[in-house]
Amino acid sequence: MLTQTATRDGSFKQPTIQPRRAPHAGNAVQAGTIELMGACMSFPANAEIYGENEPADYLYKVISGTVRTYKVLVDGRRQIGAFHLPGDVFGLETGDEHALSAEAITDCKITVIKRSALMALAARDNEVAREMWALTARELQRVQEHSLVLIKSAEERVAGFLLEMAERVPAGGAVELPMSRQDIADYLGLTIETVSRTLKLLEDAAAIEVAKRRRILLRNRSALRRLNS
Amino acid sequence: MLTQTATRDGSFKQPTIQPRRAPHAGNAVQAGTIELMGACMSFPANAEIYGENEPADYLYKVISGTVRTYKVLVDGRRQIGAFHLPGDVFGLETGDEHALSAEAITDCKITVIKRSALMALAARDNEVAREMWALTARELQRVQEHSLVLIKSAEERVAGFLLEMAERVPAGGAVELPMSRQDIADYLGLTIETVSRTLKLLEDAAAIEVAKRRRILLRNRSALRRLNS
DNA sequence: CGACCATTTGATATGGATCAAGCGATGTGG
DNA sequence: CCACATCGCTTGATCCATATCAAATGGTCG
Repeated sequence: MLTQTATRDGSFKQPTIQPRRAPHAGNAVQAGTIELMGACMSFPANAEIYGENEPADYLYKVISGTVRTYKVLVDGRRQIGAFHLPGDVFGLETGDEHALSAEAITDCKITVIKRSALMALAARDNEVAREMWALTARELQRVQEHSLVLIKSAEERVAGFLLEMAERVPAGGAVELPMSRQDIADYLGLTIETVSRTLKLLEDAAAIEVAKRRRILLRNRSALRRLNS
Repeated sequence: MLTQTATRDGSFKQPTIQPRRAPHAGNAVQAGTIELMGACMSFPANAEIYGENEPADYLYKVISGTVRTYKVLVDGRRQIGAFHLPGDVFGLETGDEHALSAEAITDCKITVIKRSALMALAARDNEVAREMWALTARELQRVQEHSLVLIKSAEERVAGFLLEMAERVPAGGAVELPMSRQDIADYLGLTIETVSRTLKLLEDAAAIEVAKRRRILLRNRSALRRLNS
């Protein structure tokens, strides 16, 4: 899992071990223990972090950059399960193997902690155990929420996605998307063409403005919320 | 949550408290603690067990019957998140409120345990804490698996559903479905018409046989598995 | 038996996929 | 600094899987 394999586009880059960093100003969860125990690693964009069915020996926390976790069917269809932003913990499993694969979307710094060490700690300190459980439960809730996309239209899916990203990256009226249209499509169960067209629809409806391709301004959040159904 | 409210079809039935039952031969998880501590209750078919956003003061284990958990959008679209069969635990949350609603599909006997009691126990006994975490993680994995339906065709969804049910209700070559076509449709993100037509398709392909409406015989599992993609 | 409700079956409509160019950034080598 | 290739994205035309609308059927229960 920590040894690097070939990436999606065929490139082959080695992650570099970094000296421990001071705790940063992440936006998400306060999983303090993980940050303290882990070693910080760097992954270049598109590097594989771990693969589905590999032994889940480590737990990960994003320091900087963005990570996608996903599954692929035999014929190549890909479903992205989550985007992980700075502060997010991922790779949490109780089984021996990872249920999804993980890749860096952008260059990433990630704190890595050995599962066995954390489990040993959790066995003694039930505050740690509780924290692990809380992280898992929060992730469960997120996935349950996401599974509503099944019954939503393309417009509702895209509107919901923008709102989700907007509140995870609190940056005023604009959302800076770290991921490609293909990633968005695979997260929402759409094609890139439909994502593109839907963004234009929302723009024509004055709900958003596509400033740069990866930079979206939310002009009318209540309209988006209405669409989010 | 334990007080009964009107059900979907307008009927209004009161669950009856039952004397404690001896542990039964459930098929799923061995969450022993729950069974020991809980009181057994009966719910008639279509009774609400709890609603979304109600305080999550209790945890539930199915003794007999089948339960659905679901979310509904404002306009009435419904997404079923899971079917819970005998032995399954549901209503597990770390937050204060339930993320989904729960209803009995058939008449049910369900063991109910007070969250506060379980939490107190978990704080002392980290074997219990571990068990709670394991249940949550298993549920997370199930939902992640289910979210692949997003990228599957109707045929793949229905084939996958039948295989899933078949291995959860180990009853030889046949699957006895406790839920309606509408429930199946809302679980798979399809319409009842598409579910019905797809079953016929699978029957014409000699993969299954629809013996009675609710009784499906799996004639060719490998064909189904191939379809499951 | 008769009414009702769940399910199936049929006809048609449509949202999003697919196929196929265009286009505009970004980077490369001359 | 500019042709030129590349890549990610957009735009357009057409197709198709599934939804929708509408009956027909059949099983269940009073």
